[in-house]
Amino acid sequence: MTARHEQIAAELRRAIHREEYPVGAHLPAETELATRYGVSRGTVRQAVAALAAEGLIGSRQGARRVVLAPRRSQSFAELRSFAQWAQAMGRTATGRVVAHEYRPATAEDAARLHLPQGTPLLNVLRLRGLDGEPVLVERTVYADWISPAVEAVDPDCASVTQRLYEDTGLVFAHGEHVIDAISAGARDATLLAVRRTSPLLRVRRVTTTHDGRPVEWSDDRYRPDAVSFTVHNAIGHNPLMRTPAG
Amino acid sequence: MTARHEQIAAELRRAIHREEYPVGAHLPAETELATRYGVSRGTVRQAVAALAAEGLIGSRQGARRVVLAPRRSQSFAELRSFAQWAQAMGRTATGRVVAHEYRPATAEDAARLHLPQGTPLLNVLRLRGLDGEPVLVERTVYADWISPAVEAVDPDCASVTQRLYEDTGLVFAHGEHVIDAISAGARDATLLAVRRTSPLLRVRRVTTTHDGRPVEWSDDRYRPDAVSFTVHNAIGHNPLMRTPAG
DNA sequence: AAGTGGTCTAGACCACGGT
DNA sequence: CCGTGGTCTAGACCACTTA
Repeated sequence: MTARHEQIAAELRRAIHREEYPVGAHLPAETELATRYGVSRGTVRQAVAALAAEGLIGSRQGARRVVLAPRRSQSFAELRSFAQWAQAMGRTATGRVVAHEYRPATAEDAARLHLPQGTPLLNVLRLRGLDGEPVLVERTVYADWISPAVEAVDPDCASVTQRLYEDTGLVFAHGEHVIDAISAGARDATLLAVRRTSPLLRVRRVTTTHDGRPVEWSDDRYRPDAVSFTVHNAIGHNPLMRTPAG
Repeated sequence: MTARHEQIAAELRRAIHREEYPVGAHLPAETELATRYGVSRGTVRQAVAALAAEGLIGSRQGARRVVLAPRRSQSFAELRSFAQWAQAMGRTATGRVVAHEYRPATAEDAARLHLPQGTPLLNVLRLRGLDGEPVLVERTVYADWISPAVEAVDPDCASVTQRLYEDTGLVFAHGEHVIDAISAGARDATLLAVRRTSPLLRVRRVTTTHDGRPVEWSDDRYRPDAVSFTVHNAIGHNPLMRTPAG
């Protein structure tokens, strides 16, 4: 059962990608779309709001909506696991556990996972790749209440997120990401097959359940020649924030 | 004249920051908020949708909305206006033009600005800082139709965006950003006072008007110890990508 | 079973943009 | 001026969560 406004959004998206509405062209008026699809104006507005949030179209009061880009790129609009993202890009995600061990929670672990300092926590170092080529080193710390389920996952499993969902029903609902850059350390360099001190794109993230309970936090380091992030923003609608360090 | 749904969003935002609704707590039901503010349910939904987009609250069908974070998100912070962002964070933005010259449009310039290759374009190299400390090297190429106005701007002007708006009425309405990491070159290193080859956070962006016409594009390199980016995202209840293939 | 959010309708008025 | 998108209302039904 798909909502009507989603069907309409999908149809408009396809039409834009098909260049039926080329870049710079106007979309039909809301009332026009409403009669065309046999729905009320409110439903049409739900649909076009989704496209606007994706940066596909722009709008101003009084003027027709304008097609901005026929993009297919993966943005941060939706939270997705590495495996899901790779699949959406038509690539194959791989992954293997390089090391895993229990360590007492550091002050940082405790703060990010809302757990008492010193709690034994599962630390996992994973190397992940696209079509066999290594692109990402992932250092993840799991909350104590989920680590048994994580340990039960095959070390070569391509999508831990999906595995955990199937096994335990756990949903990764929210993600908070901090993006910066860092020099490759010795281990990063070896695993990613780059020179030491070469620049890596780092994402430190905390993932939580629907009710905001932290599940894991991770330090992810990407080869910047293999992966980048794209964000679209508009006046009054800005999903990305720049934050000063310290 | 502020829309009622924005007033309500602002009130709820303040209440969350005041920890009237602490992290993990439930927000009142939509109908409850509707009667409290004397508006219809639709208006309440517009308000809470804004908070959800900011990552302040989460929601699922059937369950009350949950407070996720008391973050003080400067949601009006403009990614493309360094000066406005700095001001919102309570910092002082500085900027000076290091070099500027006209160069024929490269293939990349032509593609990004939708202009013919070879067109003489204004290239500007700016060094920008926070509270006097250099944090960002900006290499901007302007579309030919705006460069006269850019040349008229004071080289030490802190906010070019605002200046251009005042002078010409030009609105930077949309931005498309690609984020990765890169080694500091000799010039970057000198200007930012870091070692050569040290990692920098790079943002390549294209800024457009309301109707999608490109105004400028820029290669911005940040000191990662001074500036990072944060993104909050959620698993959308709009299964846009969840539509079955075919 | 009751409560809640998600979806949808069929109206209405206003502010703004373009002609 | 007319057409457009932005805002708002007062209903309705359904899917889901929770107790």
